[in-house]
Amino acid sequence: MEALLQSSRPLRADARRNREALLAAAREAFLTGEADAHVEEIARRAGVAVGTIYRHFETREALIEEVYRQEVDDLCAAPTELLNRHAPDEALRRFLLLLVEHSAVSKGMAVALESIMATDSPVFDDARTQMAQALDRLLEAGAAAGAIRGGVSGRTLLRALGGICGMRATEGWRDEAVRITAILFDGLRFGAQKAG
Amino acid sequence: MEALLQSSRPLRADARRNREALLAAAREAFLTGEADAHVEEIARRAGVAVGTIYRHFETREALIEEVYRQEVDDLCAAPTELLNRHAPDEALRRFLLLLVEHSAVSKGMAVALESIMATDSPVFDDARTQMAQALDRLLEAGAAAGAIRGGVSGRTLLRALGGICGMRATEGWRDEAVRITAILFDGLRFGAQKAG
Amino acid sequence: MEALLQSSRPLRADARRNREALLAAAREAFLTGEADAHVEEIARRAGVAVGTIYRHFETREALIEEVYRQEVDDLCAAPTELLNRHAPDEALRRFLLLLVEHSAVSKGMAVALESIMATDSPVFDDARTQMAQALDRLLEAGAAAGAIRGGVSGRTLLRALGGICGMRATEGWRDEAVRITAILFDGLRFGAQKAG
Amino acid sequence: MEALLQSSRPLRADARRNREALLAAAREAFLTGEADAHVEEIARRAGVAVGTIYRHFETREALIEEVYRQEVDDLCAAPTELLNRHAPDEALRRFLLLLVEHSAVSKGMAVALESIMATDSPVFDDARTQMAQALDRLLEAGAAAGAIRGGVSGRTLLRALGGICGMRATEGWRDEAVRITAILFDGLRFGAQKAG
DNA sequence: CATGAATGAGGATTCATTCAT
DNA sequence: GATGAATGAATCCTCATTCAT
Repeated sequence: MEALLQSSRPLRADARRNREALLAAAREAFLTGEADAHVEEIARRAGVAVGTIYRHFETREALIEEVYRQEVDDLCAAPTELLNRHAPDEALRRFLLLLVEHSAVSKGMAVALESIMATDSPVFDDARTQMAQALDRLLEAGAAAGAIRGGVSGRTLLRALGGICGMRATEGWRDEAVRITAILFDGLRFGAQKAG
Repeated sequence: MEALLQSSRPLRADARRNREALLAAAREAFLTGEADAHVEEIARRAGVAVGTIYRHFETREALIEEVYRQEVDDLCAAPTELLNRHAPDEALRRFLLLLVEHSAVSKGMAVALESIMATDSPVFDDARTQMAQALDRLLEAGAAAGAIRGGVSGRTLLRALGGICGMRATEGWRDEAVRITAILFDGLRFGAQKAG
Repeated sequence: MEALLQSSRPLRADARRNREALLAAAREAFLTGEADAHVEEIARRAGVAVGTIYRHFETREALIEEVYRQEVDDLCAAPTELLNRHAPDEALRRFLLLLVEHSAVSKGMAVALESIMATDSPVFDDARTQMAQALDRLLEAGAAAGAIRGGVSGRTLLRALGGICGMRATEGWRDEAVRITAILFDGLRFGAQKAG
Repeated sequence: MEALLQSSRPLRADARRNREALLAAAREAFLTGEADAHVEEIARRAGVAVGTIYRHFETREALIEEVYRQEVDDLCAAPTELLNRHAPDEALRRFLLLLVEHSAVSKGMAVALESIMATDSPVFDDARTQMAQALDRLLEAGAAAGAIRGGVSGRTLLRALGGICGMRATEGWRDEAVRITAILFDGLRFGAQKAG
């Protein structure tokens, strides 16, 4: 009934191992394309039984959510870094490409981005908010510097990116994704130029 | 096994009424957010029994497909019209806005666009192809006129639009959708200016 | 609710035609191997609608029963004829072979014989009784003439024949069926010789 | 999807109990005459939920097949034994009677034999092949010893036996079945005498 | 009389979740 | 803590039969 309280006390070594194995297996399962992988399948891949999933995660959805949250955590470290090293518009450009490249490398990431960005599922609320805030930071910095058109929210941009990053199935995907991302970026600069 | 031969002879009045009611109910069901509405539920909404669904549509998926096909048919009449009345780039701009406005008015259309554009589900293959071709026509005309950047396929643009049009849940959606669509359009023109 | 009272008054010409067409279609459907052909399918083959089936036959089973009864009627004319022309044992031998040959020629007949003989389904009660009586007549005549072992009922022999005649699917069926029928017949004579 | 790996490790005690209960319930269900007993019904009889059937058996048909396979396994141990103790023709005679007696004792066995022998259903392919081979062994041994007429396949004989063993519904079944089995056997010997 | 659209009670199967071992 | 067997609601689809047109 009550799933493991992660904060209360540190997990025993084997329990932690199981938790990690489950997350890895779930990531793997989604990466293989089965965003609707069954719990039995995920448990099997992790080398545990289904019961163990329910010891670590409230429900199947909670497991999925955690997988996606971790992916997003990794990505959302980037903007701060990029803003330290580059001009705001360049930082934005690089972040957009980063998302595309990650999607190109990892189908799991692509599915994650699509799910997070292009849906309203409450399962991904946290991840979505985090991503939107990361983009907001970049957009606002760019707008403040007069390099990027203002008036576009991270959430909105996210939508478009979700559509783009979800494309991975089609032939020649990567190039097209890079191209349309560049178009979006040009559009964002174009507006600023007009305004300025 | 083989459902209703639509071509053989016109449906009886009551049969047509039921068919329309089913399509309306299905549209309604998807509109209410249940893209995975159950056949029983759709039948109930249409005021018929499940068997009637299967008299009119091969499978549940065939019904869904038909709903989406109708929405798309309506939209895809537009490009030809627009190209007759406007310069290619203006026709493209108007078509992009048309998609957004339709999504603003009809949640069903928004869901349809998202499903058609942002997935690879074979269920929507026909609808997707039709939409991609509509955009291709506009993009090619624009590129031929030197007003639009070349090298972007309708399919790719569709992806981004799918993400955008699916946004309807959030507050202030319409304005943001119009804005980012404008950004995309600007990006497409921007490239052409560069090239030219 | 009440199906056509066949005796009350003669059918209109077109009604009779429909009834015949339905029986022919049903025979054809079973002959094609689908002993479980659906009513829609049978109606389609007969060039009528399902409603017409229910005007002529109480239920689907009643239609099947009638088909089988007709097949059996044809066969059961034979014993009388054979007993007029041949010695009782020869008449029996010929009748057994007649069943096999009919099954070889008509898959419908084979299915009919199997259904009638090798099951206890009340649907075929009448047909079964008729066949059993036909065999009884031959067996009794043979036993009375001292040429055939007594103590075997037509119903029992029918069972074995049903199994044999149902074999038509396998390769080289006809020869094996003829052979084992001959064995059965030899067994019936063999017993008589022993007894005599 | 893949049911229970029987080989991997022995079932837990309760699981084995359920598996046995399911097989017993299925046997019972068929015995009651419902060869088409529903999964819900079988589950109910076994005191489990439907899901448990699908944990143990791939499909409904797989369960049926297993029931029949077990019956056949029991029977097919006999021929080897009989050939060790008796002359080939006597072994054959006893095996034929064994089938009849088993059918007399167990309606389940009778139905099993009828299903296996008198149909071509792929569900019973394995069982049928096994039975046919058992008979082939006896027939060939008998033919080699000059005691039994050659040229009859086990498969063919099986058909006739299926018809006979399926008869259990009628009054005085057992005696008639024994008698006609004897006739078949006499026929098989009769041929050999002729040939020799 | 004929049509064929509609009915709706099944029936097989799936899978997230629970809980006895 | 872990196991994995059991649960059972949910879901799609079939098809004999009825009845409005």
